[in-house]
Amino acid sequence: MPKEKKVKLTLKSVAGILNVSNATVSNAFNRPDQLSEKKREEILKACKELGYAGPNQAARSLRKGRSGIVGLVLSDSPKYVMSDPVANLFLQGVTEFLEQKSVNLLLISGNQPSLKSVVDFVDGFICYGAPRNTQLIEELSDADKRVVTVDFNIEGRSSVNIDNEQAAYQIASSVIDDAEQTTAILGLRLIDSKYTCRVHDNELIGVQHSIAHRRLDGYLRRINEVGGEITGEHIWSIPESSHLFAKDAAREALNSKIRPDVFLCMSDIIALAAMKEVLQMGLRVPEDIKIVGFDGINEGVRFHPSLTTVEQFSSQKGLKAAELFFEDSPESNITPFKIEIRESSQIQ
Amino acid sequence: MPKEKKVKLTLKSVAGILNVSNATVSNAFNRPDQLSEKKREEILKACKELGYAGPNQAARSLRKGRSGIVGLVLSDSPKYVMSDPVANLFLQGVTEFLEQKSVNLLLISGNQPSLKSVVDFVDGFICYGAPRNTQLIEELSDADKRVVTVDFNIEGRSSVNIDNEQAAYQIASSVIDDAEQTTAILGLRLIDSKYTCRVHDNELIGVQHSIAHRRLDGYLRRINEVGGEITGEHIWSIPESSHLFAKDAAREALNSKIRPDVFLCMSDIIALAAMKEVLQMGLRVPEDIKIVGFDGINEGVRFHPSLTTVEQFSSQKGLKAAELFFEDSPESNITPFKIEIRESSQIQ
DNA sequence: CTGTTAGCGCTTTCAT
DNA sequence: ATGAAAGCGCTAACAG
Repeated sequence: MPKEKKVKLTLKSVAGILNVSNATVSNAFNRPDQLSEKKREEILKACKELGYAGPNQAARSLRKGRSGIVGLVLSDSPKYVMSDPVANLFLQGVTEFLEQKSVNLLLISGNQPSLKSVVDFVDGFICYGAPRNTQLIEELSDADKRVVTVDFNIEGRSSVNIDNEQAAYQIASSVIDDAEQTTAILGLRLIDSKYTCRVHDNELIGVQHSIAHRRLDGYLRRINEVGGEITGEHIWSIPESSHLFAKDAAREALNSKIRPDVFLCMSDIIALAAMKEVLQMGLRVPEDIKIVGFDGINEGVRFHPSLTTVEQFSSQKGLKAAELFFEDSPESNITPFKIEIRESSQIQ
Repeated sequence: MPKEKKVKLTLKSVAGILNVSNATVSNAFNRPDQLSEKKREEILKACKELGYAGPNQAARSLRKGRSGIVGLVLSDSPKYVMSDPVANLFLQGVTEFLEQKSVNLLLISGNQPSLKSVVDFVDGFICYGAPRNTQLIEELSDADKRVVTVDFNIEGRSSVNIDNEQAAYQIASSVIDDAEQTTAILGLRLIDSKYTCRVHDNELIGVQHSIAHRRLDGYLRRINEVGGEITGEHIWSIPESSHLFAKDAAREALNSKIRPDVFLCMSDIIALAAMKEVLQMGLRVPEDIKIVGFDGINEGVRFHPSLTTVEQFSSQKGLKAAELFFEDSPESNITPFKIEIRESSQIQ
């Protein structure tokens, strides 16, 4: 009867049974060079028979200070992030790289009150987007661990970004060439509101951490360049990239006394929501209104009319972030983007 | 200068500095009832000033045997699973529940060679779909941890399933009512092949663990019921739920001497891929060929013609799985499904 | 209510 | 090449 699990199997107990010291068993598993090939085989075989699968990883990690787990800090709740196609692609990139490194991923909500509950379990963090709870940024900044940020920066840490200002400038340039055009900007979390609203003269939030403001800068640069004008009345702040919130903004814009003829949208989700509103009102895209998005999600290609956008190769960003995680010294990486001109902005 | 981090901050060192025993510091953080309110406040305040954020969680977990982390074992690589809309919804459900419980999720690939590297870090496992590496099933079965399986079963463990046989029977019943109909079944991993191929007379795999075989049973029950016939020549095995593999099967089926007029598909992804092939060949759905899927993904609603399918409420399954994880005794849960009749099967 | 102490299971010098 | 022993940082039982 091999079902004789009286004593708990630990390195020590196993060593006792085999009549060797625990260091020897440990070495058999971790440092083949420290003992004879023969003895090692013997021990490993005996362990297998006993049903001892190897050193307890939690204890080992306590001792060595490394766990083989990396924490992925999300900008928001995992539920929300997973449902977002762009974030999803990013995650795919990260996991692809990590799986190949045999490293596991611990998901961490950006709403979590603190990283304390997880920090001791992980070898470091990859952080996708500035976490909603900004206290986490402090913790990340102070932590004595490896950190890679994506779509925002922390001084002295590795980061992965696209050039948001330049991308926004270029996509805006593809639809704006005339001071007389009326532009509406459907922005993402430009001000600290839980609801969709116009920016007016309100204070912009988190300017230092925010890709949204870099994109806004790019849009405005183009508008200024052609001698156009835009005020806070034509800039909306949408609290999250969702159809629901976006359509409110689009509707407000479309019902303005001076109807916009260009929509610059800070995500494809927003752009598609806006497009639906426009079409539903019986207006034509791009003849009446030109619409451009940001991100490059698949749905934008399939939609009719297809969506002009900034393709930002999210899964590449994920790959890169994971790669930087294993780099020895901090490095700021700028990943490429590509302007995709499609039907929503181009009159045939 | 508060930047005097000479000594490493641990429970012990902090206790030393504060001139109390380490048990007292530990109690201040973990068991408020064990010391006076006043002393507790004092200690907590002093810790904050010192920059000691609280007990090391890794050490604590080693000692207590609980970490506040649950492992999510995926059926396949995280990359693949994330890209699947059904799995994605499931993950959303799981994470929603866990976040509210302040528990973190560790992602574990179903291709991983063993759970050994993670088992000591987690309080247990939720397992979504039979992992591709079947050795993991053994480990899950033997592990001295809480386990919840989804879409498959392990004896003595909690599980969440829909009634696949019944769902398949019902959806088949909605399109099959005549012995003369020619049915093609586009199945998911029915045999152990890396490529799309007909089942012929080959041995079916993993019958005991597989939802695919339960669905097949349901389809066949209906076909028999109306006096119809089907052989392995009209049953395909597709290695994963992807457009790429699915279209091969659809094409083979459509080019058969006797062209099917019903496609029973084991996922919506497969069904949509098949539908595209059918339409591309100039055939009409549902007039020439009726197509039904399985899962209930959003794309199926938006597609034209919209897809008849089994809605299986994936995110509810995720919620339920997470809920069962915290239950004291094992429980087999059968979650509801709903047959959604849409355009792809119904002649107006 | 507070302090002492023995581990949780392991790795790693340092001797032998 | 192998063994003894000191801790990684913490918690819980026990004694005071």
